[in-house]
Amino acid sequence: MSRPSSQAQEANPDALPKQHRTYSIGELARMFEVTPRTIRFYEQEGLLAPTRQGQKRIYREKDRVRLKLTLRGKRLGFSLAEIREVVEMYDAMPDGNARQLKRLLEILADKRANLERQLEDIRLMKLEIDDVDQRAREVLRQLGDDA
Amino acid sequence: MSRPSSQAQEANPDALPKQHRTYSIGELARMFEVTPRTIRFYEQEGLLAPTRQGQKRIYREKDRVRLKLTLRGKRLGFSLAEIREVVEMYDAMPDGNARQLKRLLEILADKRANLERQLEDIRLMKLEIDDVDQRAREVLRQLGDDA
DNA sequence: GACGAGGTTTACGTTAACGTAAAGTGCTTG
DNA sequence: CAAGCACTTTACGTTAACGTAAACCTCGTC
Repeated sequence: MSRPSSQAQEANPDALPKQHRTYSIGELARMFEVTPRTIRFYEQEGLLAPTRQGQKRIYREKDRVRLKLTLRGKRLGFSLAEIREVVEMYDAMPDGNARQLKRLLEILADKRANLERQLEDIRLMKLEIDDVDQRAREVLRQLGDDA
Repeated sequence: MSRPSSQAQEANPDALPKQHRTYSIGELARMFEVTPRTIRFYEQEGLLAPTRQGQKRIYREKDRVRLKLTLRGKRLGFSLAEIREVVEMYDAMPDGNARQLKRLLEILADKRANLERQLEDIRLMKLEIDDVDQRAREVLRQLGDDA
């Protein structure tokens, strides 16, 4: 248990400013339950751009957030290409020209519409799941009351 | 505008009992904006089971509903395998044994949890879209007031 | 009876999103 | 210094969900 002033980080993640923390690829992989391969692949696809220390990738808060958003997008069925489209424009925003910005607004409106449809889909699917559930329980009841 | 008593169906879909209507593969394809290939593929994957008239596929209401549900599931990111799992159990329900029914209830609970997570994901993603949208509009404003 | 519009089967091609394996680099620890 | 661990690159493999093409049937119609 000797740790005078070494840089052992992973033990207590909340112990430091959190804003200037860095992560290794393995750390991130464990945090989000994906493989390092997946993270490297996302980089190759232009969704992440970690810096290097020698040849090792160094991830900052910004990268972690991006990964989080990417995975969220994936869970909602967006393709990596779609996600990248937004991410790239977001990055280019500060000095983006008006055309690009308007295009970005279009994309955002599009995504929003998409989300609305998903909300409706979820609502409908819940109703049907309820229905199937009901029927299943009824059949179970008639098979004997030890449900 | 001659239509004495012929069987011209597609023109006015709501004109007949609707319950005993049948559909060709092309009709369904147009209704849902998919290709016939997709519909055949779903059959091959055990998601549809149309009857035949000669060698042509005949789809009934039941099949149409299934296709609708399948596509909805897809929009929510479920794989065809997952969708089939529910569909098959639903079909086997009337005479399904207790183990199967309980398994079905498990799957349903699982799907429900999945939907809940998606709801949360959508909520969060909407917030971020709003955020990006805001920023984009601000930058646009500063570039000149002709947004 | 040629033909065009729909349908059919068979089969190979394609894309996205990684998995997996091989071979090498660099630290630190017994 | 050998071993082990975490990381790296390169490259080929895999799966799901269709697309696409070819070659055939079967109507109603001109």
